[in-house]
Amino acid sequence: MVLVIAGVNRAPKVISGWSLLKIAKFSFNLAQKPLQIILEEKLILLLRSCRTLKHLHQIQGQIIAHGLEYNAYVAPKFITACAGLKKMAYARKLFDRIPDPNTAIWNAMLRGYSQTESFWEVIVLFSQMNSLGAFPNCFTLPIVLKSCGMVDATREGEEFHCFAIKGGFKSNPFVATTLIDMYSSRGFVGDAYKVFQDLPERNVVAWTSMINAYISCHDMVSARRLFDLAPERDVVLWNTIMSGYIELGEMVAARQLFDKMPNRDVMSWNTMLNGYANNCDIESCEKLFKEMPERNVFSWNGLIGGYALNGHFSEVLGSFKRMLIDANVLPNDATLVTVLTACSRLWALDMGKWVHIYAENIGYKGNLFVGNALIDLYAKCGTIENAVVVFNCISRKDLITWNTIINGLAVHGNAVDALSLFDQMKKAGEKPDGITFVGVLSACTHMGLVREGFLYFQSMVDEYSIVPQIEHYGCMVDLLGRAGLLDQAVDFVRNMPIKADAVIWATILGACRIYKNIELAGLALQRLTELEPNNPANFVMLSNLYKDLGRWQDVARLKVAIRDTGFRKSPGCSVIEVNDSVVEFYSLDERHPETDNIYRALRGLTILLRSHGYVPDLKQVGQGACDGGWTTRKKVQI
DNA sequence: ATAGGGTTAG
Repeated sequence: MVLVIAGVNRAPKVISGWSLLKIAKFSFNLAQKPLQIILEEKLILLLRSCRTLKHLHQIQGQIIAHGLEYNAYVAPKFITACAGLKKMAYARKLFDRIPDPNTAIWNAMLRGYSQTESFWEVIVLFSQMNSLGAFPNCFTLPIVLKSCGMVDATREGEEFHCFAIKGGFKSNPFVATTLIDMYSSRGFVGDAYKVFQDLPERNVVAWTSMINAYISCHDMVSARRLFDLAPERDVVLWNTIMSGYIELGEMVAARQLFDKMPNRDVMSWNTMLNGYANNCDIESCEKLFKEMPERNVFSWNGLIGGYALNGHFSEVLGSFKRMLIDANVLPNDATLVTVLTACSRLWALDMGKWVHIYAENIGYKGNLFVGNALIDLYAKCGTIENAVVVFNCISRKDLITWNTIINGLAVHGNAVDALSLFDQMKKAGEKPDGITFVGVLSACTHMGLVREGFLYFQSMVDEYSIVPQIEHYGCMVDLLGRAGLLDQAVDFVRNMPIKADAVIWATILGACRIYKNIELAGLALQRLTELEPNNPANFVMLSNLYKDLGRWQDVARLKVAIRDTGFRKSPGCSVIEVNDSVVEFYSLDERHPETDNIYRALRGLTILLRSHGYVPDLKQVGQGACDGGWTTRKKVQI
C-alpha cells in the first residue's frame, strides 16, 4: 500500500506502509494519551520554571497529591529544581525514600551535588550507587570524574577510570574528555596523554582538553606542537592556545595568534584585552578596547580591571559610568567589586554608596563578593557602622568577609567587637589565616592587651600552624611599643627570626615619640637610615620628637642633614570627593581654578570652628606614621 | 541530562 500526501508548496511525499503504521500508532497515542502522562508533563514544566522555594513546596504538594513522588520522570526534575535552589539536603530527603531509583534519578542527584560544589558527596554517592548494583550510564561518569578533578580524589578518580574501561565507556567522547581534564587538573599530564592517545576518534574538544593540560603545567612547547597537529581548529581552540601564551606573559606570541585567527569571537577579543590588562599594558588595552567590534560585560570588566590593576582608580569610575550610560551594559558582581574597590581607594564614599544602592537594585543584595567589597569600602571610608550592617546581611560568609570586618573594626579602634567577632568566626567553623591575626593583634594593640596579644600570637602558631610573617612581628612590636614597653619591644626585634624592616623601626620610632625616649629613637633612626637612606620621612619623625622636647637646635641640625641627603620628602596628598568625581590636592595647593573661592571658604570655616572653641591639636597630625597601617604595610607620609 | 574558553575580595 502506498499513500501520497500532498503538502503545501512541497513535492508530494511518498510514505511507506511501515511509516504509516508509526503515524497510526502516534495518532492513537495522541487520542488516548493517558491522564498520567499529561500530569507528568505538566508537573515537569512547572518544576522547570520553579525559581523560589515557596513555589517548589507548592509544586511538591501537587506531586504528592497525585501520587507521583517517586515517578521516574518527575522525581529527577524535582531533584534538579532543588539543586537550582541550592537545597540538596531537601532533595536527598526525597531520594532516600525512593525504593528503587532509576539511573536518571541517580544522575540528577549526582549532577545536583556537582552543581552545588559538593564534590565529595558526588564521589560518595557514586560509590554507593555501585555497591547497590545500580547501573551508571554514559551520562553518569562525566559528572563523577569532574568531581574527582575538583577535589583531591586521585585514588577514587583512578578507580572510576577502571570502572569506565570495564563498562565500555572509555571511548565515549564525553567520558574521555573529562578523564583528560581530571588528570590534568591534578597535575598528571602523562595520564591525561595516555587517555588522549588511546582515543580511537578524537574530536576538537578532546584536542582542546589535551592542549589545556599542557598549558596548565606551563609546557607551551608541547601545547603548541599539538595545536599545530590538530586536524581541526575552532575558535575555542584558538582562544585556548592564545590564553596559554598570555598566562606566561608572552604577549607578542599571543598577539601573533590573535592576528592569525581565521575568525574571532567576543571571547577572543576579551582574552587579548585581559591579557594586556593583566600584563600592565594599559595603552594596548585601551587601543584594543576601542577596536572591538562588539563589547559585553566581560570586555568592560577587562578595561576596568586593567585600570584598577594599574592604580588608575579615577579611570575605573569614569569607564564604569560610560558602561552604564553610553553602552547600557549591565554590570555583574565582578564589575561591582572592582568599582567598589576603586571607590574605597579614592575614599569616594558617596559614589560607593550610590554603587551600593545600584547593586541592590539589580539583585546583588547579600552577594558574597559584592558584600565583601562593601565592607571594605565602608571600613576604609570611616563609616564602620555601615560595614557592620553589610556584614550582617551576608548569609554565607567566607574567610575574607570575616577578615575584612575584623580588620576594619580593629583599625577603627573597636577592639572589643573585633575580638568578639573573632570568637564568632571560630564558632562558625571558619579557619583564621595570617590576615585574621593581623586584625586580632592590632585590636589587642588598641586596647593595650599585651598579655592577650601574646596569647593570640602563640595560638596562631600552635593551634593554626600559621608561620608568623613580618607584619605579625610588626604588630607585636607595635603592641609593646604603644604599651610603653620600649625595651621589651627592642628585645623582641632582636630575637625575631626574621630581619626587621623599615616599618618595624618606624613603629619603634613612633613609640619613642609617644614616650619621649630619645635614646632608643636614635637607635631606631640609625636602623631606618641603613634600610632606607633616601626616605626623608624618617628624619621628619625624629625632628618631630625633638620639637616635642623643645630641642630646637637638634631640629635645626636635622634640617641640614635632611637637605644634605639631597632628597625631598614627597608632599602628602589628599583627595576629596566633589560631586561625582575625585579631586586631589596638596598642602597650600593653588592649582585648582577655584583656588580663591576655596581658600575663602576655608578661612570662613576656620573662624567658625574657633568661635565654637575648637583648638586644633597639631601634635596628633602625623601620629599615623607609627600606626604604620599594618593592614596595608604602607608607611603614612607625614 | 553529560565534555573544552575570561574577570571579581582582605
